[in-house]
Amino acid sequence: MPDINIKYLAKKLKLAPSTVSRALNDSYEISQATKERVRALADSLNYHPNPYARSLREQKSKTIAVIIPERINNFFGQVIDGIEDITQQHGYHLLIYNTREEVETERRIVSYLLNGRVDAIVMSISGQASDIDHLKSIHQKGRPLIFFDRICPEIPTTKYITNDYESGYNATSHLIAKGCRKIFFLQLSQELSIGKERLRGYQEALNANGIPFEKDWIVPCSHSDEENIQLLSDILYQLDRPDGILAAVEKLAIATYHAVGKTGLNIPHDVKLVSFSNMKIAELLAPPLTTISQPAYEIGSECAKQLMAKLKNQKPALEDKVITLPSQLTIRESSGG
Amino acid sequence: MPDINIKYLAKKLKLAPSTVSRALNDSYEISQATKERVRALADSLNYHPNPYARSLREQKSKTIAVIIPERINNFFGQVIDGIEDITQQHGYHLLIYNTREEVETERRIVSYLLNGRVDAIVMSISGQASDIDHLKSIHQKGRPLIFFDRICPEIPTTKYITNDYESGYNATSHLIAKGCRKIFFLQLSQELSIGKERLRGYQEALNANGIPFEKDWIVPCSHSDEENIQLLSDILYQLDRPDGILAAVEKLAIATYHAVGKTGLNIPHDVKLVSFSNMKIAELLAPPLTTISQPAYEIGSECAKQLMAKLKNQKPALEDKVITLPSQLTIRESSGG
DNA sequence: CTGAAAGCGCTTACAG
DNA sequence: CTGAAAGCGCTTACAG
Repeated sequence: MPDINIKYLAKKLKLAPSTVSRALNDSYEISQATKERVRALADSLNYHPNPYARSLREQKSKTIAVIIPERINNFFGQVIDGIEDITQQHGYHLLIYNTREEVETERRIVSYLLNGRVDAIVMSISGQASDIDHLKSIHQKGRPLIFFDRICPEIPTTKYITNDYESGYNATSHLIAKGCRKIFFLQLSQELSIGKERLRGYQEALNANGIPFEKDWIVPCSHSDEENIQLLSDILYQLDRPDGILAAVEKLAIATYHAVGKTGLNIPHDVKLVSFSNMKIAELLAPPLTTISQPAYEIGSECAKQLMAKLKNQKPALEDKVITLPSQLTIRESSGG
Repeated sequence: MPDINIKYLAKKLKLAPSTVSRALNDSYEISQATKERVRALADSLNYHPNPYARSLREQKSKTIAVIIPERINNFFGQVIDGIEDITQQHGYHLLIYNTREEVETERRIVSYLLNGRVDAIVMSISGQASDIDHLKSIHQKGRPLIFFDRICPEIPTTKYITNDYESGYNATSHLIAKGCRKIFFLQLSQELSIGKERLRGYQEALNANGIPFEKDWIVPCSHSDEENIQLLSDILYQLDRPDGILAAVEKLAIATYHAVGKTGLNIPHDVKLVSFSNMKIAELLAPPLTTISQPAYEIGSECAKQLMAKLKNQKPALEDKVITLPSQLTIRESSGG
């Protein structure tokens, strides 16, 4: 069986390729009768147009890149589900990349995308991303770029975030209300803007409650679970160990459970724990985890809606604005119920 | 700034486009001096070749589709990480699709991929997939197709699975050894071949232990967590409730925890639980969950290695063979420790 | 070692 | 309503 293309269909139908193309695209210029003949043959031969020929010709690919720093993570999975639900309705495809929190990987991925491979990029930056020239270059090339959650404030485009300052503040206030006085803030090392807002909320809450903040209450963790568990159990073995922990990232809460287990301490009796987390099974943990969960699916679908609307324009331009969606604090036993 | 392409570079350098192309592709035909001139200009202008022009011309896209039935699922996330780690080394891109267990969605996605959009497809079929014509058409078109975990036995191609029969057998034997006599098997409704092997192992183990199998011990669940929790709590409220549960899918174990919680029963005292699951935090649940975990990352990376090797050939053909990797039973408290 | 030409499979102004 | 032609940005046989 020869490969089927428009030329082949045209020959079979004794029509010009241009007519076939227009018929398939339901052009108003083509008679109903011709359209039907063309479609009938195309269907019977199971013809599908070559997407790359079309992309090349139309200078758009109907493809969007999604770049995330971690794949095994409920938050990012839910965001992508939200994106996909919208984009698939518009016939868009999703190229998904995991940077594994490595800025070098992020840079490499971005370099693949500067050349028209995708019509837009939706991303959450890696925890290492201090040098952002590669991100600027996307924007300079005029390629639509939306950030979510871990945003790059320096680049003037649309960003979707959650109310991190407020969430950090409320979570910390909650721990204080439960009697904590020595509250450790766990974050990924070198985390960027988003981590900073959570941290700022935390510090403000300490301040508002008259608790003097100490520098080493901020614990920069690594991307290795083993290292984090070791680090945290070392901290918990200390005499002046924390009585409360706020984890800025889900994986650090999990490391805390493991570390607490190792040291023989008890959550919430010895140390109370709150974490930013989109785990669905937070309530099944021993003990159930108090979480700040982000509206991940909505973030994804809102991003995608915005993008779909913009991409209809000839020259899609994303406004420089920040859209904030609210997270939710769900109090469970890990913080004293 | 004009769009930069080979023609533009050629004009600037007073060379032919063909020479520029060859220089950029490091062709042996081009002098070192010319290569350096070309690369210098390309780099300085931040030139990246148009992937769609290249795809069209070379009739290959350096893109692979991965189709999964569920995104918020540790197993599939780990498989994709495994695939990505290999494919990115070879410069391949990943188009990822979630069928949400819907065969209609699966069919639609497959129809997008029949036209050269991807060089190969790696997939785990949806739980509803009884009609497989759309899958056959991929294979008939000669497009390389690899199945993993949830395979389609009727299609002669390479498949990666785990030792599901054995795992089902061992898990059931373990429950029996722990004193269970009325063991329910939870599966997604209409689940295909893979579920069948797990089921077969389960039934064989009952048989080998002289436990008469009853038909309604097989519980077909839905894709709705709420419905499943309701169904399971109804079952657990019965007088002749099960004393052991084997969940073929992670989400059904989670539904079981919720249902047990609702009914006021206790795991493992009243009912013992084992589940196929790749949750990293199985040991942090209350109580810790006995799991059969699959080597997900390896499945992904092995699939991808196979594919990368095959795609180097002009006419890549995947042998009809099944590769079985071993799962691991990890006994924890939920099954009596 | 370099260049001119053809062609991958589409779409769309232009012509009739 | 239909067709001939050009062109999207590449690569590669063919020529020299």
